Amino acid sequence: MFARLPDQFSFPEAEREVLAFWKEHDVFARSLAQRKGAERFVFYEGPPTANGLPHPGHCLTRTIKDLFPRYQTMCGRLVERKAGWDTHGLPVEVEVCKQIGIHSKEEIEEYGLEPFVHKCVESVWRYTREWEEMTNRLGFWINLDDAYATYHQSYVESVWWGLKTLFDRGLLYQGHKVVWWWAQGGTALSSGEVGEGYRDVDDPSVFVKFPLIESEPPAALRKLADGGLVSDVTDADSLLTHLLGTRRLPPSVRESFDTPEQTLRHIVEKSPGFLARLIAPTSLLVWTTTPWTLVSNHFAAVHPELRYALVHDAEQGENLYVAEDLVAAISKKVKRELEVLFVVSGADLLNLRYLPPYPEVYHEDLGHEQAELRGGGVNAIGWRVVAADFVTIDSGTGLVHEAPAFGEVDFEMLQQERQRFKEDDAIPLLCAVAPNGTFNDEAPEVYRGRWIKDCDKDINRELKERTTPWGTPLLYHLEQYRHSYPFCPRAEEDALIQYARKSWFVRTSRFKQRFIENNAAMTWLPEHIKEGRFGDFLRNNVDWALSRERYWGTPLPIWVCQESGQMEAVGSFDELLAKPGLTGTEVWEQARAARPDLPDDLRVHRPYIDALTYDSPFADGARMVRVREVIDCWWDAGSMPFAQWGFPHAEGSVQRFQEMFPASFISEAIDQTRGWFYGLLAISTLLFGPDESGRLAEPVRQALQRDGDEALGFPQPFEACIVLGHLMGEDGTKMSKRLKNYREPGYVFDTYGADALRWYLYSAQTPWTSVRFQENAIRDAQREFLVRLYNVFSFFNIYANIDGFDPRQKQARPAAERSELDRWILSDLNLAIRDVRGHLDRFENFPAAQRLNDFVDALSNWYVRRSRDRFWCAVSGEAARDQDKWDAYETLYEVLVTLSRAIAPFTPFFAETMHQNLVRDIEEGATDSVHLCAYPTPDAACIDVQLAEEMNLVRDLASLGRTARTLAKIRVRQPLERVEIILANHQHEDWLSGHAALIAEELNVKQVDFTSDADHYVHYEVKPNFKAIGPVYGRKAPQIAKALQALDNPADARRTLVADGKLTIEVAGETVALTPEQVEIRLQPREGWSAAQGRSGVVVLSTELSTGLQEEGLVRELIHHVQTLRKEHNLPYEARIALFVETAPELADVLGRWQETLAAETLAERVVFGPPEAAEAKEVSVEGTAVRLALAAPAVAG
RNA sequence: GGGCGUGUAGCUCAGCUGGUUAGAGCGCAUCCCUGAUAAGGAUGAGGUCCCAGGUUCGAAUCCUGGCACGCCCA
Repeated sequence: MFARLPDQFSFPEAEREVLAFWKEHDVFARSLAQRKGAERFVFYEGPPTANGLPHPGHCLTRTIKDLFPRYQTMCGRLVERKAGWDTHGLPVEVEVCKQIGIHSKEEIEEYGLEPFVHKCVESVWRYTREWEEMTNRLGFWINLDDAYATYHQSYVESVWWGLKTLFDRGLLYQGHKVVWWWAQGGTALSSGEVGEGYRDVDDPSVFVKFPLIESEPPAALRKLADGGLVSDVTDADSLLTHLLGTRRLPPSVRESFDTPEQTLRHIVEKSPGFLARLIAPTSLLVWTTTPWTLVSNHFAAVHPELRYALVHDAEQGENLYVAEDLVAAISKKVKRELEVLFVVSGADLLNLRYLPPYPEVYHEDLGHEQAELRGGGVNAIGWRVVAADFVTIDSGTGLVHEAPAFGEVDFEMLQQERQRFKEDDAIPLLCAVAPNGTFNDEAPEVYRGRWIKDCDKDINRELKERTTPWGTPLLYHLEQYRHSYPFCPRAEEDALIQYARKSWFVRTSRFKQRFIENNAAMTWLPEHIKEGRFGDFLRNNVDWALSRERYWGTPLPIWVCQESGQMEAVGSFDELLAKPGLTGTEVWEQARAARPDLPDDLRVHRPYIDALTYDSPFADGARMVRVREVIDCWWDAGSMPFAQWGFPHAEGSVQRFQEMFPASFISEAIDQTRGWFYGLLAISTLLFGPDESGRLAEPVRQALQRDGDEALGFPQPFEACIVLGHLMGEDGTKMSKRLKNYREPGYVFDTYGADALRWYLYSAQTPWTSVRFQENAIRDAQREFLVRLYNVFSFFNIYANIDGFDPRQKQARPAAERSELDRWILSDLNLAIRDVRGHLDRFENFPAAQRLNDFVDALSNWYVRRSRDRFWCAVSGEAARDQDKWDAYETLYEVLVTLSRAIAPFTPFFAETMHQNLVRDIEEGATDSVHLCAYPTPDAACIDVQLAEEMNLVRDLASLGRTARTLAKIRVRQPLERVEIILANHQHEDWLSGHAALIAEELNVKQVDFTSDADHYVHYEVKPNFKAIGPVYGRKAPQIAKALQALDNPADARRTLVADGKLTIEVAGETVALTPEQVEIRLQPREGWSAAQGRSGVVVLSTELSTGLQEEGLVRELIHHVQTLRKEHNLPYEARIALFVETAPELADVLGRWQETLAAETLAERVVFGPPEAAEAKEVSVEGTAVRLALAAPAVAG
C-alpha cells in the first residue's frame, strides 16, 4: 500500500516535513560523502552581505545557484558548496553610522575609530539568522557551518599574501584617482552624497586661444601671399609640404591635382588674399568653465571623428581652429564674420603643439620634453592635441582644455595617454592646487594660498592681458554659463571640485590582453555579456583603484619607512610579528583585556594593526609605519578562490585551493559584472597567471611547489557564468521596502512553498530577464506544473491502492510489449530526459523546465486521460484485460519515479515527497532520499521518434475534430456517425488507420474514415516552402509563389506531385521542377461541411443525426443533468439512487427505451417516470423539452 | 553624459543562426467533464512584433537613426 495522500495537500506543510527529513538523515552531507573521490564540479559562492535583510532577488540568485550543483551531484560529480559572507566596506560603515546617528568621516573620527570598528564587526552578522533561515527554507544546499567571512584573520592574511605578491611583482603602485572632493572638509564624497548636492549656478564660460607652435612660413610662400606669381616658384612641393605640415591644408589636397604647381595655383587663385589669410598665425580655440584649472593645463583634446574648421578672424588678423558645427555659434558670440578656410577631421589635428596660457609654470618639465613610446618613436609629454571621444559639440568650441587632475574623464584620458609610453611615469600629473582647495606653490605667486574659485575673475583678467606671440589677447570671449554643479550637502556654500587624490592602484591594465584571452574561453549566459558589457569593460581596462581612505576593511599591508619613504608589503600576521623591533602589540592586548568578547580577527584590523611599527630595513634608526588605507571590498570578494581556504598559510589550504580551482560554474546578478565577475578574473589572472615575460610569480611557485610556468587551470577563474536579471516589484519599478511593492520571501514560502517559488524562477522566463516579481505569476507556475503533477501523483495513489498495485510484484510485461500508449509515454519520458540533460549540461534552466512542463502536460492530459478506463475497470480475471491494467500501473509508476528524480534539482521538496511515497515507503533498502539517487539517463531502447510523431498527429486530429464540433455547435456529448480525415501528408496514414478507435472515442463518433481523394470536401492550395526554395531560386522565389497560386487545378497538381514525386511549372519562360519538399500542400474545407483545418489536414464531421444518434444524445444530456444533481446533493460517487423523471410523453418514451444505460450511468436502482414521490424536484431542459428531475435514496423510494 | 540591455496578445514572458498561419501561461468568452472533484479539460476571440529608414526574392529576427524603460559607470 502507498501511504494515502492527505485530502488537503499543502505544499508548504509537506516541505517542512521534507526539511525535517533532510536534517534528520543528514542528506546534504551524505550526497557529498557518496561522491567522495569522484570528478569535481566546482561551485563558487559569491559572498552576499548579511547586514541587510534578504529579499526576493537573493532568492533568485540562490535558486539558480542551487539547481546546477544538485543536478551535477546526481550526475555523479562531487560538488562541494562552501558558503561565504562579504563583511567589509562602506555598506557596513554606512549602516553603523545610521545606527549611531552620525554621517561624516570627521564624525566617525570624533566618535573614535576603535568603538566604531567594534560596531562594524557586530553589524556584519546582524541579519545572519534571517539569511540562514531563507537559505534553508528555499532548499539551497550550501555549507553554512563552514562559511568563509572576508574579515576573518585567515581570509585577511590570504588577501595580504596576494597583495604582497603583486607588490613584489611591481604591480601595486601609488598613483592618483580623481574624486569629488570637499576641499574645506578634506574628504572625498560618495556618488550618492554628490548626487544630493547639485544646484544650478552661473560659472564663467571662457573661450581662450592656445597659440600653435609652428615653423615660420618659407620666404617664398610669403612672397606668393604678397602677390608673387606661382610661375616664379621654384619648389612648389616644399611649399605644399610646409602648408600640410602646419595643417593649413587638408591631407587629401595633393591628390586633387596632378602637380604641386597646379595645387598651389588653385590655392592662390581661390580668392583674393586667400593665401595670406591661410598663413596667418593660428591658435586652437579652447573652451572651459573652470578658468582656475587653466594654470594646470596639460593637453587640448579633440574628438578624432569630428570635423574642425580653420577660420580666419579678419579683425584680429589670425586663424582659429574650432569645430565646424560651432563656427556659426561662435561667430554670433563675437559678433563678427569668421571665414572658413578649410575643414579637416579631428584626427588630422592630433599632436599639434601649442603654448598654454601659463607656460612659465611647468616650462622646465613640459616645454620641449619628449619620451619614448612603447611602439617605438617619441612624443611630447604635454601641451599638444590629443584625442578624446568625450568631446562634444553641444557647447563650447569642440576643443577641450585638459587638466587631468580635476576631471574624472580627463584623468582617464591621461591614463590612456600614459599607456602609450614605455615608462609608466613618463607623463607627470600637473596639479597646482593643494588638498585644501587653494593654489599651491606650483601656481603663479599671486594666486598661491587663495581659494581657487575666488581666482577665476583675476585669471580671466590676466587672460585678457596675456597675449599670443603675435600680440593678440589670449582671451577670445567670456560669458556666464548656467549649469548644474554639485555642492557639499553638509556645507552648502562649499562647491565641490573634482580632484586627484593619491591612491593605491593595481596595474591591471598590463594584463588586459590576458583578461581578454581568459574571457574568450568562458561561457556566458546570456551570450552578449561576453563581448558586450563584460568584454567592453575589459577592453577599456584601467588600473584598479584599490585603496579607500576608510576604516572597516582589509588593511592595505604596506609599511613605509618614515625616513626614506621606502616601502614593503607584509604577507601574513606572523611575518609582521617577526619583524625586528616590533612594537604596538599591547594596544590590541589592552583592548582585548577590557572586552574579552572581541573576536581575535580584529587584531588584523584598524586601529590595532596601525599601532604595529618596526625597525626600518632601509634607514638606520627609522621606523616602519603602516599606510592608513584599507582596500576596496571588491578585492576581498574577488580573492575568494584562494582566500576562502586561507591559502597559502592555513594547513591543507594549498591542496584545497588546487582541488577547487577554477570554478565550473558561478552565477550572480548583472550588477556584479564590474564587481565580483571582474574581481575574480582580474585577481586570479594577475596572481596565478604568467607575467609579461611568461613567468609565474615566485610565491605562487613556492606555494604550489611548481617548477614550470604554465598558468594554473585555464580558463581562469570560472568556466561558465549565468548573469541574472533583476527582479522588479509588482508594479514594474524597483523593489522598495518603503513602497511594499513586492511579497516577502517568507510570505511566499508560507503561502505557496519554496518549490513554487523555485519553479516560477526556473520556468517562467530566462534568468537574465528583468522580470516583475508577481504573486499571481508564482501561483500560476505552481498550478501549471506542481499541482498538475500532484494530481497525477494523487490519481495514481488512489487507484493503485484500490487495485492493490504493488511494484515489487512485477506484474507488468516488459516495456516493449506493452500497449502503444504505454510505449508512447515512456518514449516521451526518455526524450524529455535526454532534452533536459542536454539543457542542464549547458546551464539552460529555462528550456529544461519548459520541457518538463510539456512532459507533465502530456502525461496528465493525454496519457492519464486516455488510460482512465484501464485504471477504473475492476480486476476481472480476464487475462488480457488485467495484464493491460498492470501494464498501465507499472508504466505510470515508472514514469512518476523517474520524474521525481528528473525534477529533483528543480523542485527538491516535492520530488522528495514523491520519492518517499513511491519508493522509500515501499521497497526495503531503497535509497533514503531522491537526492541520493542518480539523475535518470535516457534509455535509447524506449525512444520511438516515429510513435511520438504519430501520437502528436492523433492529438492534433482530435483537436481539429473538437474545433469542428465547436464550429458546428454540436457538443461532444452528442454522438455522431462518423468523421472523415483528409491528411495533408499521407506518411502516417497506415498507422493512423489502426488507431481510428482512439480518435473515435476522443471525438465521440462511431466511425473514422481516412479519405485520400476528397476533392468534394476540400480544395487544395499549393504553397512554396520558402526555406527550401529561397536558397535555390533566390529572387525567383516570389515568381514561383505566384505561379503556384495561379495553378488552374491545385488538386491535379497535388496528385501529380504525389504520383511523380515532382511538379513542373513555368516561371518566367523557364521550366522549374519542384520536389515535394519544396512545396507545402494546404487544405481548406469547402463551404457546407462542418470541418476544421490545420497543418496536418482536415477533419470533416458528418452532422446528420439518425434517430438512434439523436436519442442517444438526449439520453447523454439527461445523464449530464442527473450527474450534476448528484453532485448538488453531495452524494458519494458510489451512492445508489432512485431517479424520478417527469416529462413530455415523447421524451419519456425515448428515455424508457434507454433506461438501462440511464440507470447504469447514474447508479440508479430504479427509474420512475412520473412525479417525484418525496424529494424536491429540479427543473431542467433537455433539447428544449422541460424535465422535472428528482433523486431519492433507493430505500426511501422502495 | 557614456556603455550595455530591453521594447512581441489585456497581463507576464518565449521565439529572433532571416523563410510567408508569430507562440505559451494567466485573464476573458463559450463549452465539456463530474469515478484526479473546493480539481480537471476543450475551443475561441485577442497582435501596426515601439517608431522611421535601409539591406534582402523575403525582416519580429540583420543594419542605421529615433523614442521609452532598465542596469552599470559617470
